[in-house]
Amino acid sequence: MTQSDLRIGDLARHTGVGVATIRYYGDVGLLPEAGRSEGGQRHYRPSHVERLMFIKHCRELGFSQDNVRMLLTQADQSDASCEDVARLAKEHLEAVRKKLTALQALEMSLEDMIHACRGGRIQNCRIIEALAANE
Amino acid sequence: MTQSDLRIGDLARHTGVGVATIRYYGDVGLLPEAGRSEGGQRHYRPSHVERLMFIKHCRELGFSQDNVRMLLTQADQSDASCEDVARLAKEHLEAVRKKLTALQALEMSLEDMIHACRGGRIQNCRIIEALAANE
DNA sequence: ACTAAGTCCTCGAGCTACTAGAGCTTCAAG
DNA sequence: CTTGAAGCTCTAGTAGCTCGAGGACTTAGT
Repeated sequence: MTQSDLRIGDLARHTGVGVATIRYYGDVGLLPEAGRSEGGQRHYRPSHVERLMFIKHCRELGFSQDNVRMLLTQADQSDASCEDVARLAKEHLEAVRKKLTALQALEMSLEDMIHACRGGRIQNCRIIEALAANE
Repeated sequence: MTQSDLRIGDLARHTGVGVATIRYYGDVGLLPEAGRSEGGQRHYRPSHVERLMFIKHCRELGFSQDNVRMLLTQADQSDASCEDVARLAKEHLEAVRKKLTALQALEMSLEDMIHACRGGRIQNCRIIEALAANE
């Protein structure tokens, strides 16, 4: 309970991560458990801020919770090789690229469908036709 | 129970939609409930095949269940205007494009990170640094 | 010391769209 | 009549939070 300790709301404001989410990260073990006041309220140390920011960045980049867990473990082993980290990042990039490709195909299909529609009644609607098509 | 009726496994094979998923679509009201044999097994009419294919196409295009529901309702009103359908499709396309943009940004960030990494130890790893950065 | 506002606590449920499994019944072929 | 495939229901699990109920704590002001 030093002066620099933060209550959960303060931590939320400092990091931009929601209060409920912070508690959730504690529950699932991403963020180390905070100390507690006599009344049971959490108080966080500056190290928690760092760690939470790290987690936030990872999530913003789309890493799964499991991957974040691994990245955190790695980050703590300062003289381990960064091989694993690089591999994880590359695998994730690959996954992102796959999603991109899929989404682009999807975009085109939608464009085609919408383009074909000239308005009018459902019975002549090209969009509905396209969706109903047997192939 | 006409001859053309299908059991759930047949329907699954015909449409490429899993058995469990078909039952699920029945439960949530996307697919009308099937008739039952005396023993309680579902038997589907040809109209179910059509409907299920429609649903499948919608899902492949990324429409949410709620949107599929609306599209199905619309598809049944053959002389309604297809305005709503077109609007739904356009909104969905917009959403897809937003996701694409976000994913592309993400792809670039990951590329940058990975590119910056020259191997070595965690304490010098650019990837970890990037993830830990306070901004 | 008392009060009121604001913040925090736990626990449980809900979201999307399925998917998997246990334990049991029905169906169709031989 | 037996056997094996396929069907049935019901429950729970997935990812990653998010929300709400009902209550406890903290702190500033009086």
